[in-house]
Amino acid sequence: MAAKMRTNPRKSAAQERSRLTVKALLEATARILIREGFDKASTNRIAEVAGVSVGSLYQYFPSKEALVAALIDRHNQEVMQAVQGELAEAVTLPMEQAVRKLVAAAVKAHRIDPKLHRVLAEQIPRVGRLEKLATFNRQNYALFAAYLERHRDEIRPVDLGLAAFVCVTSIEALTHTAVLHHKIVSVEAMAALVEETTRLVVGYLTG
Amino acid sequence: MAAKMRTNPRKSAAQERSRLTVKALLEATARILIREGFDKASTNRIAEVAGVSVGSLYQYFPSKEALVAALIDRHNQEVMQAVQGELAEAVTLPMEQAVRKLVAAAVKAHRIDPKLHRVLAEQIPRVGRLEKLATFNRQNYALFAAYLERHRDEIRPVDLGLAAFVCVTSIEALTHTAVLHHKIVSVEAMAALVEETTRLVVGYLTG
Amino acid sequence: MAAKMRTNPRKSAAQERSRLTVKALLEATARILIREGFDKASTNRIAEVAGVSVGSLYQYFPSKEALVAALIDRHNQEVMQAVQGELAEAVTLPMEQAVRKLVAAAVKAHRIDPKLHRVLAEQIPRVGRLEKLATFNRQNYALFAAYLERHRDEIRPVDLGLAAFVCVTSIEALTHTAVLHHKIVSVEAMAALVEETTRLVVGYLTG
Amino acid sequence: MAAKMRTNPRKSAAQERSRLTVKALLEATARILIREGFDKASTNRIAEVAGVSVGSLYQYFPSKEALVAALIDRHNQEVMQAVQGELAEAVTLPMEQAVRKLVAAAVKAHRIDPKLHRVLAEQIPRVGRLEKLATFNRQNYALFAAYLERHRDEIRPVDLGLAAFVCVTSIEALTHTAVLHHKIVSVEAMAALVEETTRLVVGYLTG
DNA sequence: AATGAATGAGACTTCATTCAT
DNA sequence: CATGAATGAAGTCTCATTCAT
Repeated sequence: MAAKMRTNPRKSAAQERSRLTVKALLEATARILIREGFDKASTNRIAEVAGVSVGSLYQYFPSKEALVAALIDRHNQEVMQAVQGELAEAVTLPMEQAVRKLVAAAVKAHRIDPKLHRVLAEQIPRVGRLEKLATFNRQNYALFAAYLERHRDEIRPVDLGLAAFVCVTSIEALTHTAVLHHKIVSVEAMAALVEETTRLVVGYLTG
Repeated sequence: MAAKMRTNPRKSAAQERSRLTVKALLEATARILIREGFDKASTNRIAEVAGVSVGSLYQYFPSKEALVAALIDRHNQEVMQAVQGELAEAVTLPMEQAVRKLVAAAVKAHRIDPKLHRVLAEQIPRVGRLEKLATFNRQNYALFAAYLERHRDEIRPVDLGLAAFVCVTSIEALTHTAVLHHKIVSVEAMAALVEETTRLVVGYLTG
Repeated sequence: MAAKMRTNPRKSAAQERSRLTVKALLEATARILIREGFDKASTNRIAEVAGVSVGSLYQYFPSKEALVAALIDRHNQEVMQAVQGELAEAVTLPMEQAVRKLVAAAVKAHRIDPKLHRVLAEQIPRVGRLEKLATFNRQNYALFAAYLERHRDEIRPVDLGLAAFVCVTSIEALTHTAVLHHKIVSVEAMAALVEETTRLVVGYLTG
Repeated sequence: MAAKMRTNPRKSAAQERSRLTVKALLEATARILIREGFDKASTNRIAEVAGVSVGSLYQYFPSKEALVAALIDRHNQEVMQAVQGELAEAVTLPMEQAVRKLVAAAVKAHRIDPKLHRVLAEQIPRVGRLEKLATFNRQNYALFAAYLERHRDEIRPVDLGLAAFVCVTSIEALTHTAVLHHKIVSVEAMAALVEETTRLVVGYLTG
């Protein structure tokens, strides 16, 4: 009964407040991770930067790891959303254009928030997100293998699974390293990287 | 005077003992890192497993990071030693054979102590070894670029630096991921990976 | 005015709801105390199990201690109510039958909700109920002393206060330990205990 | 080798220091428990009062509970040692004197450090020492039953186990309550209690 | 009155490092 | 040099209680 009497506005108000708190916590975590590193990211510090109490942090995240994991998941989703559309288009393009689009999308993905991306990538093993990452990668292999399947006539005969692994891993490694470690920012450098990577992959597939 | 005369043999004995202690500490660190993870690798535990006192640990390593860094360096050296000979040979080989040898060497490097390799790779950022790794990588790029320079007539015209980055990064990523994450062990699977990687790189270079 | 006229029924309804909430809270507390122990009995958890909000808990009980104290008091009252009638009868019986009735009543008291009884007994010091318990015991001593006074001719000459302490304490200890720690449940074992306790006390008084 | 070289004095010195630290911790715990109660006995406070660091506390006790449990065990041992001699003598005495000695010993046991005894008794359930206490009690029952067995001709026919339970529980309860709750201290009051308790038990046994 | 998000003091515990012996 | 007891800052997390809605 009491439940039924709960007015909608009240409920929304509470939910809104919760949502804001969670958001503030995630953003504070990202901020600290980027600017000061994992070691400085104590739960008290995160709460302080988020402008809430430690208690609130633990109301929403059962542990520090859960918080970082949630941040990883959120960043992953943002990356996905930003990239998915372009990948859908790629399906219908001829080989070279498709690969170029794919590589460009990978670059774009790494450029959404490079510092955060890098710091999170480093924390993945510590936060028990390796398995999730593995799943994510397997999906990527499968998607690319499916693309290859549809374009079999354009490529030389290969083990699609193996080929997908080779291509996806190379693209990921090249864009990741270039953007996050070599901090390539100039438009030309970027374009060159995309071109070379595309050539690498297309050359490999059409052999 | 007499004292001085006995110095040499004594010193050697002491040096020998020191060497053993250092070795025990590094091995204990590796063991714990592999079997129990970074979080369990406290200095007290490491000393215990090494069979020495914490005090002795600090006699030889000024900090925990220094210890892990030393382990990383030692592993790196082992990898180098195991691989260097083969790489030297590669220099004189024609493109495809050279690349194949290089890829095989990379696989070999990752197979020396895969679990340790992986754990160390994950701890590199935490231990402030990123810069050293960067240097290491730059050397690899340079070496490969030098090789390309010598074999310029066998490849299409390219920016050697960029090409070296593309090739080295791809080889490293493919062997690292295959060996450490996909845990490929069968001889055939390994051979297939080497072949595909070789084809990827050679295709890219000779285009 | 009209409002005032509706006051009574409304008030009753409100009072009824209050009573239910209080009851739910006390029962939730008892449940958690029994099943999960004092440490798990946080106010938030109690409120949750009671199906109300923490805020409501503090509407009715100013502190956690007050809540547990109220539970202790309620349990005490239940015990009293269940036993009082029999004790009243005992007053008029001859010594041995009176004592036997008293002992049986004590057993009955401990069997009302043994787990709760035990848990509460253990929490009494923590909740600042020792004084109340002392008062309660003093009353028991006094009641029993009064009984002895009325039956002085049946017993040997004694310090009634001391005798009352000896008898009441022994009866309480024997029934408490037997029921709550040795978990005696069989009818025969119980009967034997009642007989022996009766003999102990009667022998002491008439001895 | 290194172990063998450890000089004795050094070893003892270390051991002595350890022993002192442990002792200081136990005494600090007792002090705080008595003067300020369990709630004030935080590990940091205990360490502070003991004049050592929290770290040292955890070097010797894995948790706060372990510390209190150790204190309980130590107090128990002290009580045992103080009482055992007298009990040994009691075995050869005739019934009444034996029981009187037993009761006196129980009083003595509770008077060793009454406040501590009481506070520890209250913490037994919280610290998971109930089972140990149960074992301890069972031993007492058995010892007393054995005594009864040897003096069977002086007592009426009874179930020795049951009789032992009745006697031991009563003696314990009467001395415990009298000393710790009623804080009887005068010599006469104490003597009276011993006499009455003795009479209670002897009367019961000889019926 | 009811709700439940928020609070924050403070509890427990760990661990890199020091230092007397 | 080795030892290992001692240190104590700092981190994680809990929970009784408050208060805006």
